[in-house]
Amino acid sequence: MAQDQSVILWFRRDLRTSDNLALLEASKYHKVLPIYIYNPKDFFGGASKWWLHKSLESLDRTLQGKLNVYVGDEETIIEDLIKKLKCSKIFWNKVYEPNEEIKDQSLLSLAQKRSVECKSFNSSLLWNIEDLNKSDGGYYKVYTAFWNFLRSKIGEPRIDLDAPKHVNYIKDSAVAIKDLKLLSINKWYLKFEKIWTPGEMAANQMLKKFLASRLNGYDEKRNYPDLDSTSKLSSYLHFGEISVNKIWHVVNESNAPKKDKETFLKELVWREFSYYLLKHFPNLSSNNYQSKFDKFSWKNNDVLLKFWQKGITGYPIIDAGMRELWQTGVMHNRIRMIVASFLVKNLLIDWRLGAQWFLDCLVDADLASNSNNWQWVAGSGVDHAPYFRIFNPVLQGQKFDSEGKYIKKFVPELKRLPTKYLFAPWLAPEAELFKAGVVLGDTYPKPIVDFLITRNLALQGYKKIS
DNA sequence: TGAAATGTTGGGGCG
DNA sequence: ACGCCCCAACATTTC
Repeated sequence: MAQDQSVILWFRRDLRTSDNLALLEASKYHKVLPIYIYNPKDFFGGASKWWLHKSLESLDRTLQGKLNVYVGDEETIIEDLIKKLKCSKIFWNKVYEPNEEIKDQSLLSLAQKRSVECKSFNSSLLWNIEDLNKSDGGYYKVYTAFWNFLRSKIGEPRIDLDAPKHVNYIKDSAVAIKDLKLLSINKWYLKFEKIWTPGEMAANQMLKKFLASRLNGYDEKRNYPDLDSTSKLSSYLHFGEISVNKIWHVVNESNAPKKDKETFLKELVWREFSYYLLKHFPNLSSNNYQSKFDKFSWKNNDVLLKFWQKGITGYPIIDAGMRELWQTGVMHNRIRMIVASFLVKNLLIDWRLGAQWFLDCLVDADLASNSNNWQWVAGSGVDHAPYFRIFNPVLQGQKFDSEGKYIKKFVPELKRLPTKYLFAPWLAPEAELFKAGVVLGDTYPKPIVDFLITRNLALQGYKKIS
């Protein structure tokens, strides 16, 4: 059974031991060299780097300190390892992103040159997205059709597997995790440490908590940002600290109401759909899917962009969202839609600038989901929101944060303002503002743009390109 | 996974 | 009692 040879297990976006197909394959061999390679040429946002740092530390503990970490170019490092340790096989789980697939290709040709066997697996998506074509050979461009196809024609996702019991990990002279310099010097990340615990064990605990207390009523409650009703699994999923197949099956088998389960499973499939679209349109992060949007004349304005990024737009629900992002590394899903709509359709700023900011600030920054969702909001995407769907930040606040709890949490300078005026402070009577200690333009900004005017500008702009 | 503009209806105030 | 007007409240259409 076990053969006396070293195999390389290349950890990538699969920082876990359970349901890790590459690890299961590697565990059939006598000596396993587990490696992680940090390539500074890859784009990583500041928040993601912090998460990755913590996640690698966690994985290293799980592997009893045997995780080998390197910095640099993957092909060079692996070639050196093959020579140095006489490895005969390399196993990894695929990362379904264009840049990462290029690495696979170069590794495959290196392996051929060196007569090393390579095996790669899918441990990050529910299905093999290569196989999900329409009967006419094309690919699905409408989410609902994709979902219906999966539910009617494709079976349940594969059952998740346990971690192998005994693996003989070996240690090479690699660098220390802190030498990857993933943590920013200004310690911006410190605030995350009180909120998040990256790693496989924490991921499983989060899933348990979600099942125990948040899945019930998920369908309705997930819309309200002050309710703590979302799964909070996105970062764990991004880094592969938990298996999406495992999440699927435990949710499916739980005794929560069917509606709640289905709504959540649909969210997992949105993630799947994003990867699927990225596969078919590798420029999803940089190019408009609808090329007519190439002609849209964005009014990219650095000052307005800064106000948006800092959460000082004068629209409380927007500012609360942007500050939540900065302080916690995540933003409630509904608020993401509202702030994105505002950037694109009221500030008339290119969605790519918003997407970039999100990638930098989100601990769950994910190229596929982020790009797909931004294009969805902008209207340039595949199964996109209609261009005329423009969120009114005042109405959205009243509807989904009716008591103003979310706004007051992240925009504390407004916390004494009566709820009635909280969503549009510029309409509050002077006396009320005074009582609440709010001085518009001083303690809290006046709106940086007029919603109705900019809404109409956006509509005109969209009309021009359609 | 909107919102605003426009259209329609029906009850109540009022001459 | 009747018609007229006003305007919520709701429905439809338009962006």
